[in-house]
Amino acid sequence: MHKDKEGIYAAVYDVVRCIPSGRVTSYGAIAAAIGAASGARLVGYAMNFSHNETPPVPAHRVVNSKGLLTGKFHFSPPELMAELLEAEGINVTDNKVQNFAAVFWNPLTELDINRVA
DNA sequence: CTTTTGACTACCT
DNA sequence: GAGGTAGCCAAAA
Repeated sequence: MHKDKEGIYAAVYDVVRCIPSGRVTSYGAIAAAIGAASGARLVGYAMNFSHNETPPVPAHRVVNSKGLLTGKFHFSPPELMAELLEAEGINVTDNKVQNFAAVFWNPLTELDINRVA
């Protein structure tokens, strides 16, 4: 279901869309979930195209490893990302996700990609 | 086929 | 503690 011939992009979109409401994840975590652990930048690059993808992916739920809204400037209104996150129930202050560890959603663990038999 | 870029991450200064 | 550089992979030009 992941890493289809479509490319890593489809895999990224798939994982991001699997992020439950009120949760956030890091690019590196997604990259690791799709098998491109070293390609965290690829995830971000894929997110750049996510605005035109269907169904649209909740890119606002994707932050960097520090919980910082690095890509907020790529949204139509940069503040939209924080607005959406707060709408999800996540506290965002100073472009940073508060209580990041609590709202962090690990695709490797929650989504159980490894499929441990 | 070579070069550039990109919403990252980690290490080093 | 903060800032800068290097490394990483993948896709578009």
